[in-house]
Amino acid sequence: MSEHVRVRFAPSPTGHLHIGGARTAIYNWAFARRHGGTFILRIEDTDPERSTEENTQAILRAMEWLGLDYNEGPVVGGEYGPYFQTQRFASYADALERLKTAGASYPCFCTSADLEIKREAGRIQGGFAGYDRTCRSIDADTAAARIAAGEPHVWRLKVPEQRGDIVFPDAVRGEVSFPVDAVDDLVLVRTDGTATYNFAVTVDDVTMAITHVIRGDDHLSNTPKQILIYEALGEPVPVFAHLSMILGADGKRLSKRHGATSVESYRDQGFLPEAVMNYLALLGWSLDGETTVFSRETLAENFSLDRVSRNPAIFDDEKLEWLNGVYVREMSAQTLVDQMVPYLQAAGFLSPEEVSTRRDWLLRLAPLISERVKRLDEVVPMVGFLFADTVVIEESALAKVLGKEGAGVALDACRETLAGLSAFDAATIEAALREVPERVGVKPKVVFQAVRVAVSGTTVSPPLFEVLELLGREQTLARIDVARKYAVE
RNA sequence: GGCCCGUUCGUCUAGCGGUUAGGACACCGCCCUCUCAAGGCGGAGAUCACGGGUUCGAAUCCCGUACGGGCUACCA
Repeated sequence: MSEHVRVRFAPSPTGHLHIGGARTAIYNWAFARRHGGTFILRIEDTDPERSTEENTQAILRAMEWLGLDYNEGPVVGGEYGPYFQTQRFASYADALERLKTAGASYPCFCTSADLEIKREAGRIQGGFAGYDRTCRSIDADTAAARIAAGEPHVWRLKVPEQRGDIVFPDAVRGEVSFPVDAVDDLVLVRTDGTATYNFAVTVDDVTMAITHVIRGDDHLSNTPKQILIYEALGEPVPVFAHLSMILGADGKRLSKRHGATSVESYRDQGFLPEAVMNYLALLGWSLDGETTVFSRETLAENFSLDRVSRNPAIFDDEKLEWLNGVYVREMSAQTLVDQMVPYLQAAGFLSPEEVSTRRDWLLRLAPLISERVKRLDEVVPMVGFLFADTVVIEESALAKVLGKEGAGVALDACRETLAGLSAFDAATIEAALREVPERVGVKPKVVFQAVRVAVSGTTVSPPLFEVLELLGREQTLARIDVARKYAVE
């Protein structure tokens, strides 16, 4: 690629950044980075009904969280701004003027009601449901007079009659072709003077010198219309690349019905940006068919459109969770503590002061949970017992463990052993407790499970000896005393 | 209705004329083990949507059919 690559991600702030949009953003970002190009963020806020400032802010936050840094866009600015569509109206008016003088656009005075009837008629006959080009034949003087008289009108694109089929190479789909006569004399500018979507995007892409348009599959059918606009404007047509949809587990297009699909909701559930990025990159693109875990740097160095898959992909939460677990395990204790603290605080386990005063303690906790957690929010139920004053013993644990023969003597022996220890660290605890089973003649499994249940209330917990150390002697002994009452001899 | 796109294990994918159709998640079993994980080893799972061609040979190329999706707005 000899030209300087300029790509853009153009979300509309009618909602939060969702998973599908994020993947489009990632591919654009990766493509730009791979080619040393420019990645642009443009906010398509021309739908006043549904666009909100809050959504714009949420999109910017999500982009930042994912680490999708853009070279041009809101906040950072750039030479091709502004980066909000609502601030680019002048360029649409300008482009319309160019089309008018080139004779590539004409005013249309048909009313919505007229059009509705024409559409129906066309559909019944040949299947063509486009505009029948009635107003094309109005001569220039008449049109000018009617406009001067204040008659409401739109401006349509005059699709060239001599034009052959519209064929373009799609970077992911290969050659795509549309018959010209399937393209309407589409409306460029509405009665109220605002630009329609297809007109606005292509003018924006032209004026921002976009070289590659990487976007969702749903725009594939819009592409011939846009190509015609580029041609009418006499501007070079960019390379198009259409990405297939992301579907929910039911094979239907991913939507709110599938639960939380916004990027920020994944963040809140304790997914890491690296994992989300990796997973989304993998959902429709492959490095080599073998590698599933790779860094954003690897993605940026190796991304290519010809390895993007053409078929729609079903979003698999389980694989994302697995991948997130991979990244959690790779984290240092320091990082993991930073990451899990917000969840512990939200659960009321830690006061703001304790975040720093108990830092060392948290650093000892981190390695115990790192290989047991997939989502960060899982730490809350996993370690809750460490922060509680008393423990509620699960009913099933009561029967399965404390009800077992030997549980009582085992607890007695452990209590006594632990009480007499000179130090209360995991290694010392382990060495001492390892001798208990043989001494009291109870299976190791029964002994350790009894202590685990006493201390955590459940049959599942992080490694026992480390847990006792973190709990401290006083709490450990107190909990054993309570559990002892429920244990059989 | 018309036009366009898609179809390889349950899921994500590799494959780009000759492979025992490979990998990953999930699943099952074994090992490790104080529980759960993590890890190691192994297993099951794909008549490559279907039907025709082309070819010595097709998951790979061509044509149909079916199914799914998109566009067909003075929405984006």
